[in-house]
Amino acid sequence: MILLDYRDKRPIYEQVVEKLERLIASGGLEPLTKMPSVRSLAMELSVNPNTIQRAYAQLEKDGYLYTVSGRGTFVTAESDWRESRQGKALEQWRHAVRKAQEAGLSEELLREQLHQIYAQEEVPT
Amino acid sequence: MILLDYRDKRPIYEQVVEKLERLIASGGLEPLTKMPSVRSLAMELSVNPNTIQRAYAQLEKDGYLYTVSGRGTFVTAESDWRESRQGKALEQWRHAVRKAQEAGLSEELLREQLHQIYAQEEVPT
DNA sequence: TAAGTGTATTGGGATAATTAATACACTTAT
DNA sequence: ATAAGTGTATTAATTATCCCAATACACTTA
Repeated sequence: MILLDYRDKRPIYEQVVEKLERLIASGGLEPLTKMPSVRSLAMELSVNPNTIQRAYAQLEKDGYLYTVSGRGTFVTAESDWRESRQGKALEQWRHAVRKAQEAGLSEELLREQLHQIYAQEEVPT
Repeated sequence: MILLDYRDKRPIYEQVVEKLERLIASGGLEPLTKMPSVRSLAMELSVNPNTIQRAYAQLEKDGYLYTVSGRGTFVTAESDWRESRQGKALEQWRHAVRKAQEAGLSEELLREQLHQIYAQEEVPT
C-alpha cells in the first residue's frame, strides 16, 4: 500500500500520515473502502501496531478516515474530507493575513499577489 | 532594560527575544544604538551569557539587530527591520495561499475574506 | 598588551517525543 | 458461545530534543 523511506528522519507515524493523506487526496483510495487493519499494516511495514494506530488517529482528526469500533477504519466520503481540508487551509491563511497586516502590508499588495499566484497555474495538489 | 517573568514557563532566551523585539518594534530603542554586551546583560538578568547570545542571534536572524565582531551588537535601522518583518510575513502568507489553492479554495473567496479582515480594524501592533 | 566584544564547542540535565508491550472492549463469523 | 479480528487505553522504555552552563577561541580597541 505504501512504502517507508528509511533516509527520512521524520517519525514513522508522520510519514505514514503524509503518504496516506496524499493517497486519499489524490483519489488513490475510493471513499468508504476499508483500510487495512492496524495490525496488518503494521506487519506489512514491520512497525509496531501502535504506530499505525497513531497515524490513523491523526488522519481521523484531519477528516480523512472514520472508524467503527470492532469493525475497522474506512476512508471518508470525498466531500467530507475536502471540506475539512478547506477549513484548515482557510484558518491558517487567515492567520497569515493578520500577521501580514500587523507587519504593515497593505490590502492592495496582498490582493495583487493573490491574483498573481492564482494566475500562475491551475491547482496541481 | 528588561525584566524576566519567572512564572513564564517558556525558555529564558525566548522571553528575552520577545521583550527586546517588542521594545525595538515600538521605538523604545533608537536605531544604531549599541545593545548591552552579552556578558553585561547576562549579569543584569542573572543568566548565562550563552542564553543572551542565543537571544541576540535570533534577533539578528529576524533582522532587528546586527553585530560587528569584537565591537558589539547594534539596533538595526527601522526601515531595515520593517522590511525584514514584512518579507517574512509575506512569504508565509504566500505559502498559505498556495495551500488554500491546493485545497480548492477560490480566489474570489480569499479576496472577500481579505477585505473583511482588513475592514475589521486598523492594525494594532 | 590587556580588557572588552561576539562566537564556537562541548557536555549535563531535564523534558518531550516516539515507539513498544500489554491488556481491554467491541463486532462478527463460525 | 467462542474464537478471531477489529480499534483503544495504559504504561513503560527508549530515543531525541531542548535548554543552559562551562570553557576556550577570535576579533577590536583603548
